[in-house]
Amino acid sequence: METSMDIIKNYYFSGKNVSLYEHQKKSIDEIDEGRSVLVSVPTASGKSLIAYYAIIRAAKQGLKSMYICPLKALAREKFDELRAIGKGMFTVALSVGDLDAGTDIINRFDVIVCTSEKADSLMHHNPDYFNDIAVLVLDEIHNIGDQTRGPTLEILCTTARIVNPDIQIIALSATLQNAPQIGEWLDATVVRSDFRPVPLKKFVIFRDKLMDDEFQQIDSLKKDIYELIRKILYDGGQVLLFLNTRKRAEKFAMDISEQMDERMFPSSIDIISEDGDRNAEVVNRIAKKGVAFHHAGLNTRIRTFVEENFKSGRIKVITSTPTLAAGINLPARAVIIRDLTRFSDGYSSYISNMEIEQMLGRAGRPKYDDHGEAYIYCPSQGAIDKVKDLFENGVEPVVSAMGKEKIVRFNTLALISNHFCTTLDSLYTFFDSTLYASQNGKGTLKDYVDQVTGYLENYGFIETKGQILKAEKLGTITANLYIDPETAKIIVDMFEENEEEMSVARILYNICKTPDIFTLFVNRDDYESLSAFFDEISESPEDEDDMAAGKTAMLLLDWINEVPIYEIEEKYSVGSGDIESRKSSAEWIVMAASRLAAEFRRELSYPLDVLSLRLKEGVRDDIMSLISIPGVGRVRARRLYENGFKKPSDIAKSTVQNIAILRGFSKTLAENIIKSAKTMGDSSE
DNA sequence: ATCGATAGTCTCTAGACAGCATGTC
DNA sequence: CTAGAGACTATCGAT
Repeated sequence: METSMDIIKNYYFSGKNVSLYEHQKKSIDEIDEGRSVLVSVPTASGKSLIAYYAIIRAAKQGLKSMYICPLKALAREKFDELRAIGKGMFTVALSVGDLDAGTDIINRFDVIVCTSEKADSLMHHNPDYFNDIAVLVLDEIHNIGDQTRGPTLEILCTTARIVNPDIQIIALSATLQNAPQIGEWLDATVVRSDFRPVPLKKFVIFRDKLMDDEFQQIDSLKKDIYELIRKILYDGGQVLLFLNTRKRAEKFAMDISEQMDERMFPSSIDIISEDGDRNAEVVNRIAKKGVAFHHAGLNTRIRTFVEENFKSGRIKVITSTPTLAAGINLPARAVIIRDLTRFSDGYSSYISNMEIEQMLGRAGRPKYDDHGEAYIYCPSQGAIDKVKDLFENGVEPVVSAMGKEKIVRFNTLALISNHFCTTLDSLYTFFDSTLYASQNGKGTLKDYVDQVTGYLENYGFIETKGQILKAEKLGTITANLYIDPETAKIIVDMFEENEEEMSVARILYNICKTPDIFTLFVNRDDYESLSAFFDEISESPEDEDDMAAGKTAMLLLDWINEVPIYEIEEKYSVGSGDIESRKSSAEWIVMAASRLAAEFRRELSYPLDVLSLRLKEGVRDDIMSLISIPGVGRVRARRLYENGFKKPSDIAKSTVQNIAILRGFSKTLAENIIKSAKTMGDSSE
């Protein structure tokens, strides 16, 4: 019979009897003993293999696994790999927010790959699902210390182990300073190693000097890092250059592309369609010279384009904001860290050693490079001190970020709503099992629990009957929608307003004031149009947050009024990626508002549904029925409408010729559209 | 009066997770 | 708190 190990070897090594690394062997031994493991090793040293082994082992016994990733893109990557490995042996499902997976997914598949929020959301409905899961993989578990999203992972681990004490946890991490502490909390055997399959050489650049990792000068760099980049490229390597702002990423990419010798690179790179997208235009231009930039202002399509062409070697240099540091696996021969500081919350500070390590971990392509090179640029003595600290002390300990009222509030409501905790005491006990309590002592979250239960009761999320805490309707809906209680409160407060006061603009403004919407940065140039907007909705902004919410609402309003993307980009100085992310979160919150309205202000539920759909598609409501035809987006729908095709039935009755003469419609497209239109009614959904 | 060099001052700043589906015209 | 680049403006002197 084929063993789990055979399967792994077949997949990774084409069946060859290659020996595993020590940390892999040790982890697999522990897994075979049924133990949980915490694997703390550098990037790209074969962590996934360990998790896959545990999953295959479980599958062979007919047991289910869940694989949790911090990012959707990573989940997709793991999903593809697991599906390939599991072919004919076990079924794999991908479950992330924008995919319609259904809550019974755990019953239907052997392996679920998901994000931590998705797993958490499932838990908001029913935490008992962990009883059906034998192996729980927590990828990149060092993220448990992340200020905003770490606690999700922490709650997940805590709940999973209470529900199912036998669950086997496979926690994979970058190098952890306090691995024993985290391991003890997880009751997992710690496997540590500093081994890197591709060795890493570290360098420091300071005042035209290139120094080794002991700060001894080994060369000089008269032309700054351009000279360095050229050298690496002529040597056949690729470069990832990390910067701290988008503007700088773009500027460096352009400057580098101007210095590139076109003869060095084949011009075989495919072009992406531009559609007036400013970023796409620039990327097309410089990608021909083997250079590109990467940041969250790029939409998914352009980002993928850059990533894929870098992987295939057609793009030689990417200048990037932190998007690529923790994202998909995209190694390069050389990594250059140009900026060690980052601005946030009103001041600038050095980024953590952990984050620097993440970027350094991108250096060296397994199987292609015999070593990786990392260059850290220091503009000041302060930066040198920072690097010295990194080299001497390594990464900071991972510390729980649970100790914040907002986070305890969100999770407390979920715990009450899903009946996991029904009394104050059970809440105390639950929070005493968190990493936070294991690091700060039992009872340290008690005050927060008292505060937030008070809040939740005050605003009608929960009720207390004697000792028993029970979620009210508002609380259950809020927890199931996975929105912040504060968000629900803002929405429900909005329901108090009169109908005539409630314009779409006002609704969007309120939505953008919720903590679940990530607002835009307000510039000086925005003041004028912002004050006009606030006049229009008869509001006066009280602080910068209000201004930011106003600006974001304005963008969304333009989006649903069919303002072309390039105009929105220009007007708000954003990229199409920013529009993409804002509209999808607004769509989600407005949908949530509709669900709340169904309970608390029924007549608003339908208009909010419509608004949510408009946000999804970026259209006015007169073409909503056209938009549901495959191949018809906001632009084509408007053109059809202007030419007299106001409903799908108008199209169904028409001929290919009549539609194909419109701009943007080929003959094939017209045929398909007519075919689809015939199968659908005229309802807007 | 106009231009321009220079120094001083102001402005700006990364990322990315989640859900629902009766409902009106 | 642990920033630094680039745009903008004031100032003053040369022509």
